[in-house]
Amino acid sequence: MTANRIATLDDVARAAGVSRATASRVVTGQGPASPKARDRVAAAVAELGYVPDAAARALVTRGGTRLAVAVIGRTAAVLDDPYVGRALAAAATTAAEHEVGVSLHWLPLHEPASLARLAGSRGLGGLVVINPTRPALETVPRSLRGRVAAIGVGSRDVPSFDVDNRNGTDGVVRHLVRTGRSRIAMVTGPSWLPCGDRAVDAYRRVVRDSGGEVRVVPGDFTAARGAEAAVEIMARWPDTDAVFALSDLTALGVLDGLRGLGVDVPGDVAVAGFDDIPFAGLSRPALTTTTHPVEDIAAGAVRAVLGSRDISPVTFFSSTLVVRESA
Amino acid sequence: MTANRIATLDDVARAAGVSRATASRVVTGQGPASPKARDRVAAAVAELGYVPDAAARALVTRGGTRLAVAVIGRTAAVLDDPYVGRALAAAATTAAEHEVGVSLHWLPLHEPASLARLAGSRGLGGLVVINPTRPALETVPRSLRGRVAAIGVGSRDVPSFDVDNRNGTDGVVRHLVRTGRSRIAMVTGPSWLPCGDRAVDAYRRVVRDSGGEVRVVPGDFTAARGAEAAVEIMARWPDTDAVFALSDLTALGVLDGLRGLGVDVPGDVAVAGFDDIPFAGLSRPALTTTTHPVEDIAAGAVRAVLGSRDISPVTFFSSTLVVRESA
DNA sequence: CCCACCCGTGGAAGCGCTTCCACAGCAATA
DNA sequence: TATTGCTGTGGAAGCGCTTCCACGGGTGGG
Repeated sequence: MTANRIATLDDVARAAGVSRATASRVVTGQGPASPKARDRVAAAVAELGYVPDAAARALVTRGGTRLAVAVIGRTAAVLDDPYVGRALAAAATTAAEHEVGVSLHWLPLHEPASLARLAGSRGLGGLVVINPTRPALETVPRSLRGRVAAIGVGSRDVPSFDVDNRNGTDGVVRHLVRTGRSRIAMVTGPSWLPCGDRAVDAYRRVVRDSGGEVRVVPGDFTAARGAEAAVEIMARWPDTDAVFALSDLTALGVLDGLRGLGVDVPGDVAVAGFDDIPFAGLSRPALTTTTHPVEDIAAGAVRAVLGSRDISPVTFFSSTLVVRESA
Repeated sequence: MTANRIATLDDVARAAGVSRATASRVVTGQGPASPKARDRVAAAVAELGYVPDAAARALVTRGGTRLAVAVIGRTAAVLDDPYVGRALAAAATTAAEHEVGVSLHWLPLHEPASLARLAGSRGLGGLVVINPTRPALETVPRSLRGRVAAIGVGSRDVPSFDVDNRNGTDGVVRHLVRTGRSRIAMVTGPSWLPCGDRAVDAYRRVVRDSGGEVRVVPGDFTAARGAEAAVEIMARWPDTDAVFALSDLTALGVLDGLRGLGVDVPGDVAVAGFDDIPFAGLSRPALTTTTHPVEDIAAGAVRAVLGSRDISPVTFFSSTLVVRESA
């Protein structure tokens, strides 16, 4: 009981009357130890309230005990979306189940080399990037290759875990067609997020197959942009009878913009979103959308990074259509 | 270039032709170093892509290099609210500005001692608890006292950083009174979150002062509960002409419940929320609410924990009324 | 021209831990 | 009883880093 110092393994060993080596074996559960030694060390640990120092342990075991999670972007588009919070919760929880710590890094959108610094400590068992942009992904240091995964589709080099945009979009647009819409517009995601390309492809295909015209306007996943986009769309193609937005937030904005225009939803124009955020069911009309299994995606990414097997380039999670009032 | 090994300070020193001590001084910026040595070390660092090992550094500097952020609760009430995400973003960003790493811990609501384990590594510079419950806060180990802060009002023992619920509520309820409402009901937060008490107090005071009747029903910060609460309120006090919910999500639910009852908002009943979440402006009618400077709060908490001065028991951040359509 | 002084430097210790290795016991076999 | 084999143990090295301390070589003043 030397002062109020935090107990070290040496203290434990001394209190238990064994060597530090033995104490270490008991504490880690690795290596042989007699029942007697085991008991005495356990007692000493309990009495002293000993907790192993993670830094010291990491130093010698050379890591694997920590997982970095990086979120790219501090803009409203990222912050306003419940998506990131849910992903973080799932990632943290999954990592904890594997007894791995999580370090959080919230990086500005445009700052090359910001991910590079994460490789800093050798204690890093892996890296999971949420909202990955291609430039950001390119700064991931080579030393981490094989231990990196992206939540959302990123670059070719980094394995991605994402909702299947193509199938999801396909489902939504087909639903629109099926319910009699034939002049369907789409609001995409921001151009710096590569994840939208497949969605646009799917939209294009379905629209063309049904003999419709492709009407695409760029979005940025914000509600504000959705409202603008609605006005743009109706000005450019006044006969539009459905709008599909690749984000619920944007779809909600579209709803708002359409309302401002005096357009009836779903009477005149149907609106569909993507993600099924908690508010989707709360808007009037309630938003028709597609689920986004973020928790599963995040958990999958974490498990993949932590696992020992090679990670496949892309893992898609399927989403299901949620039909409410707006379409 | 010995194999693909990660460069250590020794490598840098050797490459720069100086001792490890000198290299360390240059890298950390502490202690004297000649311009020449500085240049050569910097060059070596750049060439080798050297990044200091956090574990090794923490081991010898005895911590302060890492901040733990813990979120309590994995329920929808926590996950659905953009609040937590914003707080995390701000906390991570602020910590990064101080060159401090952040470890994220997302703990189940009821698991005593879960916070205790965080004290594990001595490298811990502090702890910030988001969504603090009293029981959780009680498990914070003594070794961390003085380096802990709660985002949201928690226990008496842990300094709190929160929005000023009292003033905020006061402002909202006064607004309701001012606009002619006299039978005002309130939906509170969950009982396990102590932060709501001051709000209820404020509500009580204003209502009593204006000669009204206190009508309080319990909430849990979810939208679903808001819808239920609306029905409850209208059944119990049919002449209610305003409902104030301590959470926007709940207020949105109230809006929904009222709509189901055929009650006109704001014609028959005014509805006001709390927090000004992104979606608040998107509902119909748009929600009247009060801002919640989460970013400032989180940044304040992080700075306080990281700072050297004593933290005052409670720091309140003021919120401002946002009048939209619903009240 | 010599001494005191100071700046910059390298040697070495040590942070708390794991793990290799050698070795001491003891039981089982010859 | 002498040998083999095993299990459990302690000594010691070393992970990558910071920092104390002693020391060398420049500068300035006497």
